[in-house]
Amino acid sequence: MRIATWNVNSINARLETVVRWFEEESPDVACLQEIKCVDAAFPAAAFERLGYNVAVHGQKTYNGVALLSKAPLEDVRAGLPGDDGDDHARYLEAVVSGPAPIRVAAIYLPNGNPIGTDKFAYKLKWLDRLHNHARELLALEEPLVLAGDYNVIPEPADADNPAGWAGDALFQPESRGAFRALKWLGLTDAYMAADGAPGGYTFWDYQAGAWRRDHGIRIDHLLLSPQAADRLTGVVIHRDVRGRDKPSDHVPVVAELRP
DNA sequence: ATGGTAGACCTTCTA
Repeated sequence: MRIATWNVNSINARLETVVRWFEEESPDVACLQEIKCVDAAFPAAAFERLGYNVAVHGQKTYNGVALLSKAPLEDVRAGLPGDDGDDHARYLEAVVSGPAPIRVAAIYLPNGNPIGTDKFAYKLKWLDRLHNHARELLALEEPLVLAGDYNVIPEPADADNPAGWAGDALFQPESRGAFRALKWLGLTDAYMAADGAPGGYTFWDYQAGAWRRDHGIRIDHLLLSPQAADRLTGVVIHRDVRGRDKPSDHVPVVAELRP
């Protein structure tokens, strides 16, 4: 079973690009972020045609996440618990049904820039809420995949130019520490477990020729419970997608799990 | 060099 995560930066602006990739790769499950539309504006039919079941947690203009799965989705839950006043659409969780059911969440973690503002405080609060929720999910002792745009650069090796990110919310000690704490709960970073090679970037800014110069960062992650990590056979970052026409600034990351 | 690009949108915010 292959599970993908991809921040598409507007599903409607990107539909042709995204559908083409789905036709080529045909992942079993996909977590999409930054769909940038309300539920009703999500182009569900384009994916249903390809055999996918669709769950959407959308929002006007900003954020928005979706889950696509060839197998039916059960126990769909929208929104990260822990703050009833949070109206951003950044979390969608469901169980992919089948002989070996697997719980999957699509995550779009707050960017948090600039540091020293309420935006950065919101990011850290969100990380803390994710920590609490992940702890509860891990207690179920089930196969679990928390996949998405974490907006966290875990280590210096995950950036082309770490010094250039020193003042950025994605590389603050608090952000990195919260990401480590999440892993210490018992979650495995699929890319590091399967490969770990430096330079496995997943995002290149649109500006200043970042792609051309390979000024990338690794911020799109799949975190696996022990029951999912036991089944991990590999991770592929679809880097070439960044060089196509009308690209997202992020590329798909795909984890393969044994049936 | 205080820039650069992209998307949704009421002319600015978010990334």
